Amino acid sequence: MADTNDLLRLDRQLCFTVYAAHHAFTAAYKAGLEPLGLTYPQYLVLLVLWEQEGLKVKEIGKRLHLDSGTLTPLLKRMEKGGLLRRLRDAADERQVRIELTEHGRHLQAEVLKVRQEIGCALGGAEEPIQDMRARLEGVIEQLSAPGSTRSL
Amino acid sequence: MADTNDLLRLDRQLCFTVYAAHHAFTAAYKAGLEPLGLTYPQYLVLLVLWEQEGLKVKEIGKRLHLDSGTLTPLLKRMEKGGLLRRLRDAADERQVRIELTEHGRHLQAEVLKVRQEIGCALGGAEEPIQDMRARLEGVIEQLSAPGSTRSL
DNA sequence: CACGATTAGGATGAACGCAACTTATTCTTT
DNA sequence: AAAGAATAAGTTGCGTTCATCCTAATCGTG
Repeated sequence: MADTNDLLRLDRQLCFTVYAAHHAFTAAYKAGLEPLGLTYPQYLVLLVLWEQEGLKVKEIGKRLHLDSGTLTPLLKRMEKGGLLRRLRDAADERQVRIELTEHGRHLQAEVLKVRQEIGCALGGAEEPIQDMRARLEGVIEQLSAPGSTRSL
Repeated sequence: MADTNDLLRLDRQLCFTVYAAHHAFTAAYKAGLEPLGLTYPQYLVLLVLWEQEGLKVKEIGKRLHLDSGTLTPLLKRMEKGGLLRRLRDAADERQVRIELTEHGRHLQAEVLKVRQEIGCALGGAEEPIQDMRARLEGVIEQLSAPGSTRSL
């Protein structure tokens, strides 16, 4: 029988396990990223830019679910660190395009090593990892579905 | 064949999906918690204290994976908000015990409603949720295993 | 008892992350 | 062409989160 004590038990909350997993990933990546001068969110920005360079701030924000209030200072720090350049678009001066520097591009090889080591720590098997990832995607979708807004 | 582009693709990273899920949960809870004057980490602290009152700062930190640098200001804000009291332990004055106020205790009923609504948004079925939660626990364990530190 | 080590909590500084607001630019509609 | 709406980025303020350092209290050993 699920009473209040059961329903609110910390060790049964998916939301807390996700929160703890986020901490664990951040900590795990930190060891590899810090020597490269990168934070974890900066690593995510690089993942996006390695896939497609010259994106606008807005487009990066859409992929990472971050707004300009977070991205502007983050990108400025990365620019100061010599990873990328922020270029005001000539055709539409409201927009800022993000280009990687040579340094930013070459970091991909180093980061790949870090990523591989995390993969190994997880057991190396790609299939069960992707299976869980897909399920988590489903949770995100349900949490952000228009219907769930109503139910809140 | 998994080349660099595949391995570093954002939409294949479990770490990013976890990061995105954390955002989604925070946003989903926010709608319900804000009217109660709570943030999401404050909600987590209450979950801990509803299970066992009078815990020391250190003990709360152990359960939530947070250190004193995070908890001290967070608990002070909650004290200011009338949710709890911080009491220096008489027997060992290094320690601070956290007691809930009446208000903090009575919030449990309100929070339970919020938690139920999130549960409904996820489909309501408890079993597959707990299954995924258990798998994520496994990931956390592997990420924080002593062996993985070596491999990083 | 005294000295050093350990422990708990607090203070500070840097980096996210979000909400709310501002500014500059572009688009729309008349 | 001009007024107003919409859009992109930036700014500010608050709350977390961590690393690092600091202080006070307690413990352990001689």
